[in-house]
Amino acid sequence: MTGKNAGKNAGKNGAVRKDAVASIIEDWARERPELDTSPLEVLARLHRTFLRYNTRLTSAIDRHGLAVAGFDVLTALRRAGAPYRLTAGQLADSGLVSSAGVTLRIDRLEKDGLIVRERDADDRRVVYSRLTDAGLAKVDEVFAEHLDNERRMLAGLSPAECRQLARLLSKLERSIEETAVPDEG
Amino acid sequence: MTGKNAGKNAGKNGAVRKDAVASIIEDWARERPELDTSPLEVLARLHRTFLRYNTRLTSAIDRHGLAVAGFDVLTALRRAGAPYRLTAGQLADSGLVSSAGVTLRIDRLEKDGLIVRERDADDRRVVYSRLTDAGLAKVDEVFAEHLDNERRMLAGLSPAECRQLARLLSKLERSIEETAVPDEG
DNA sequence: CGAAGAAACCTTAGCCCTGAAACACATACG
DNA sequence: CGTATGTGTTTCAGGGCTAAGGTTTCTTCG
Repeated sequence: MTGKNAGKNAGKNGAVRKDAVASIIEDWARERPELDTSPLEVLARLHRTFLRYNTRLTSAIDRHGLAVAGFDVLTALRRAGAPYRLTAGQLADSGLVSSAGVTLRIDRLEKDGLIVRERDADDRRVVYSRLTDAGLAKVDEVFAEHLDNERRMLAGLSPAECRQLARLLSKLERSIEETAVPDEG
Repeated sequence: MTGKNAGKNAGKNGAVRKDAVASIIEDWARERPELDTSPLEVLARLHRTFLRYNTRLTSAIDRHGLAVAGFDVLTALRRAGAPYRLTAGQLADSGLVSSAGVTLRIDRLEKDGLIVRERDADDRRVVYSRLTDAGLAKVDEVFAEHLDNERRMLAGLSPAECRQLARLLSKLERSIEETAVPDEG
């Protein structure tokens, strides 16, 4: 279902070639000219770019018999350092996912022997997830390849463009977060 | 707070405050200092920013009794112009989703009376989805509010920053697309 | 014509996510 | 010390997505 490889290098001098979002914006200008659709320039591109990134990511991780959701948990545990242990709540925060989602992710990883659950002795509500030796080996193997895969995806941007894009995305994340309604009312 | 390499983003006006991804990169530098994690500067921020965007988007659309997946189909039909009709294949391409996914989206929208399926008379394999009057009214209502919501999310960025971000995201999408392996690798 | 192959869509099986409610445990307070 | 309330995790119900395979319908060509 991937698009056919259309002609490349149509533009020069860094000119921006028309992309799918530009066409979408043109469509709206024709159909509903009274609307200001400029937010789509950023956010529709964010959406589409993420979908493409996610497709690539999923198939790369999948080759190692992992799902992105599980990989996300394994990397959070790995970068926490020895003894590679976090509570379900910490994992939920770090992955921007609900606590229900974390339970399911952990279920699957435990079934595969990559992590173990351990109850806290002091506060028996708390459940830690800890990397097993197999989980540690797996994440160290897959993460290095993951970085290589990401490097390839960024090949079309210069280092300066990457820095700029990183800065702007960070600012956008903060803007989205700060303009969220805190609660109902 | 080990202040080893942390001084990088201190100090100037418009300085970038440390965000979650910066912490993640510091973690990796401590745990696996031999890896070059610079791709995360861009792509982990892309991932997290999208997740936050998607959460906001979902709750806004949900207030109208719609799912993002369905809204996506409705807008594709709306901006195609009268008679607001596209094939399942066209909808799959436009939404970057599999044809199976489109079938499910269409099922739900048809059940809600927002679209109708129509078989092509000439080629009876083809199934069009067409907006009903209710669907047209719904999408015109929700889309305008959607744009306002997106405008709020972008409030923290200047117009110049938005233009720059749009350009860089477009370039990134193309880079990801072009570096994809055409087939099994 | 009629069978092979291609194309468009649908079905199935499997995994993933969320919000709300349930459950287990901790803590505060009268 | 025992109920009320809060916190951390799990369960449940309801969707959503994909890959792979199935069905129906064209198209091609002997």
